[in-house]
Amino acid sequence: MALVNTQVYGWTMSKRLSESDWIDAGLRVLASRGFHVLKAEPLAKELGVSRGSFYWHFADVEAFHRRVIAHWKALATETVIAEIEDEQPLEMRLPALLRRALSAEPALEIAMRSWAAAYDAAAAATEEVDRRRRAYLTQILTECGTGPALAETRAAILYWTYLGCALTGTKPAGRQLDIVVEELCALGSGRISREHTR
Amino acid sequence: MALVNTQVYGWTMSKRLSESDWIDAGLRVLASRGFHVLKAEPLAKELGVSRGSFYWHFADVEAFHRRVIAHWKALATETVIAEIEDEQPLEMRLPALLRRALSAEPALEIAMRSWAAAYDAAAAATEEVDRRRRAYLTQILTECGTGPALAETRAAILYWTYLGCALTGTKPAGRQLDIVVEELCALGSGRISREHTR
DNA sequence: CCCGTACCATACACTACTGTATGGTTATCG
DNA sequence: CGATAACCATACAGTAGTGTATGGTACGGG
Repeated sequence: MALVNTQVYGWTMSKRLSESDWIDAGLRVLASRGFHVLKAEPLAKELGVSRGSFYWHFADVEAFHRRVIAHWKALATETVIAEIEDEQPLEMRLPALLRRALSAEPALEIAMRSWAAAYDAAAAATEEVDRRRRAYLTQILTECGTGPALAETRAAILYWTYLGCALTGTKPAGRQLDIVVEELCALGSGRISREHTR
Repeated sequence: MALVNTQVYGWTMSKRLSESDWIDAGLRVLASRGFHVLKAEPLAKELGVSRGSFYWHFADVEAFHRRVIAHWKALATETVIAEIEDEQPLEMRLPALLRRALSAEPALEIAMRSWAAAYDAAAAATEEVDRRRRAYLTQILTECGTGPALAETRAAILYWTYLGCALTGTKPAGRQLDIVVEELCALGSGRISREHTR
């Protein structure tokens, strides 16, 4: 029985699937329906093939999971960082990064954290991603002249703010986004007048 | 066959279980092992009884889930808010709340968000809790003299920061906690010198 | 053109749950 | 003390997934 032009997600998917087709589908489904769908049977149904294909490409679901996680780790850090580094002068990097992060689609981030609470390998990945992102934020702040210890604390605060925003499913836009970015840049660059503390 | 002194979690659990025993156990297990354990069979094993007890107290797992979620909603907001309102004078409420929230055990919060990504009823609960907490933060800020629109945005930022911190499993302490609270209070009370913006 | 490799379907035995039915045990109160 | 309500165990049939085995189909290179 030939597999011809199965309708998936509204676009036309033709023929046979490669390993990376499965992994890409894994990330899509992870973002849209959660990690409980990341199994051979429901994924195969989603893709309009049988589990035979799945088990040809992957030894078991665990192996598939590892591949999906590895792919996410790359997406979640280096691509964004490289983009900012290439396109932005030093003093614009913090606002540019915040703006980009805060207005990004949070679905994958949410799904990944959700998975991390239930699956050690995912937890390890998110921890690594957290470290990498915080390190980059710290780097920006120190390059802008903040002392290393304070830079690290402020980077943590900025990163937590991004994460909390993303994980509540919020995507600030327009004026709201402007204000948030401005307040966070003020905090990040230490434009806080400590003398006014009562 | 009598059920005598089954060892659970290291303490001695005796005899028969009430509905709230199951719900409490649900929250404990949710925090320690994740929502995938919130089912009749594994929970019964955890508690050292059979599913007979579970299905005596609850119509099905869905009903049990609803009870657990409702119980969490109360825990996650009103108890903390009431405590702060009772014990703290106006100008100490923001630092007291931040300090308490940031140094609280984040396991339940993490588990609940993880669940929310997979289960609509849990998502509705976290959204409601988010709203309630943000409203309280907004109230504190306005009571301290911030204009309503800005107060709402800053409350959002502060809340996101707390959430991000909790959901990375971080529990700042000591000097680190002091600095974070100080920086966030500065942001919250607007001790930010906007004029220095380049 | 046809053959081997790459890919897919199907059937099978297995596991971990679900919810229901039925009957057994324990606690309590009149 | 005895009856009733509250609680628990067990057995059953059902569902949704796992991984494996085995055979079938599609396609690019010699």
